[in-house]
Amino acid sequence: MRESREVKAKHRDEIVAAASKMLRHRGVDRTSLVDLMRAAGLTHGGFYRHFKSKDELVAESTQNMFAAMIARFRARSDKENARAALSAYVEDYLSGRHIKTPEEGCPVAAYGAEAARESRAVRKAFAEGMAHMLSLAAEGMSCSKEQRYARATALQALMTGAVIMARAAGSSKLSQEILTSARQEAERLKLRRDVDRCGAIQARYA
Amino acid sequence: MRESREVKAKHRDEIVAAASKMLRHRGVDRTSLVDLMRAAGLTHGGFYRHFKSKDELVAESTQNMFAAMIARFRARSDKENARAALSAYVEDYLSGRHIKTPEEGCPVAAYGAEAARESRAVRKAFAEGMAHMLSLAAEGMSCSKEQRYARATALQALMTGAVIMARAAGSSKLSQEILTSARQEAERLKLRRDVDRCGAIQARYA
DNA sequence: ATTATCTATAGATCTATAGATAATGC
DNA sequence: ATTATCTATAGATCTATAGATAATGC
Repeated sequence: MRESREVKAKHRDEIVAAASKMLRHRGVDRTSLVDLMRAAGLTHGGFYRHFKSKDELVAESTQNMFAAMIARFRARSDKENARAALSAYVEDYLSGRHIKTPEEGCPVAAYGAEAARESRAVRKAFAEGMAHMLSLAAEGMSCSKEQRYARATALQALMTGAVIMARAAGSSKLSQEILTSARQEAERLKLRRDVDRCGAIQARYA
Repeated sequence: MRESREVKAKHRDEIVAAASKMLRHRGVDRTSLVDLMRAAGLTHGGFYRHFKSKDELVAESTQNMFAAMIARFRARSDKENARAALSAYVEDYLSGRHIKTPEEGCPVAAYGAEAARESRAVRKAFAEGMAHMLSLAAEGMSCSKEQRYARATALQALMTGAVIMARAAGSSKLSQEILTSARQEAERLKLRRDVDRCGAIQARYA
């Protein structure tokens, strides 16, 4: 039964929404179009009226996930200040909830390594999404302006690595230790003012 | 044509060696047993005389990769000292070479996120491998003894996240920036003595 | 007339098994 | 006699396409 253009557009959004969850939950290769379309409440035959290929869907869904992350970050930056927004982001990222529910979390931690083997379009979505997130995170850093972006990048790498390691470790003691260590170090990275502050202070007083 | 037991054992090692490369290069799902056995110079039919399942091979290959990483680290720790070995490890990990040749690199960065969706046996191989690597890395840290393991964990997370992000970003400018930032921060993390040293120095002199 | 969705399926995978073959190992 | 490897294939996927159907949109 044919649906209106309006409904078609809604269906397209629903496919992207379902893909955004399924890709993070199962990874790219284990997300089948049959399962995906069923999750979106449709049958698989209609897929290609919406997307040229599975790859196109993966690229668009990836953009969608980053857009959601960015919107969430922005919403908090406006209400509170940039530092508080970054703190909330770090807390969420290194939470037990993030480890347990990848389908609602960061796409880089969920299938970033897989993405490196995907098409140029998918890698572009990742590169642009990550660059945007890093710019936002940089605004909340407490160090000198020139160092902000680099520090935010290191902070993000620390968090992404910790989540992947914690997930790979299963629900072992190690998984908890990884999160705890990452939280400690993230706090320092986020708050520490400048590179050689220790050295500078020592030099001044010595 | 049947081969001797000795040759069979050699073939098994060759299958694990081929899998260790292919799993890191293509990921678990894109490593097919047909391709794998061909890479090992055999046909696919014989696979199940060596392994009970693909999953068993993945678990064993993962152990093999960690064993190789650990042996490499150990070899350097003995010749030089623990600190120099850690420095060399960090330099290798955050090198352009590691980004370009995942098949020779760290299994966590290559398919750690995928591993979280694999069997208990695979996750166990990861958990044990990571724990062992972290213990070794801890020995080379310059901070207080109680903080070593936690710091080494954060350092490893930073590096793993950076490699995954750099690979996902393709060969863009961002990829280089990620590595540079991670190198800077890794150096600080590795060398910095203790948590509150800045605070302690300030307090002492203020 | 056009087209959004459906059912059905082509063609290409993939893991795992069956049975044949030819050499080892007792 | 046992068994390591081979060829062949079963059975279950997966992406993508074809053609039917029934509603929209002109």
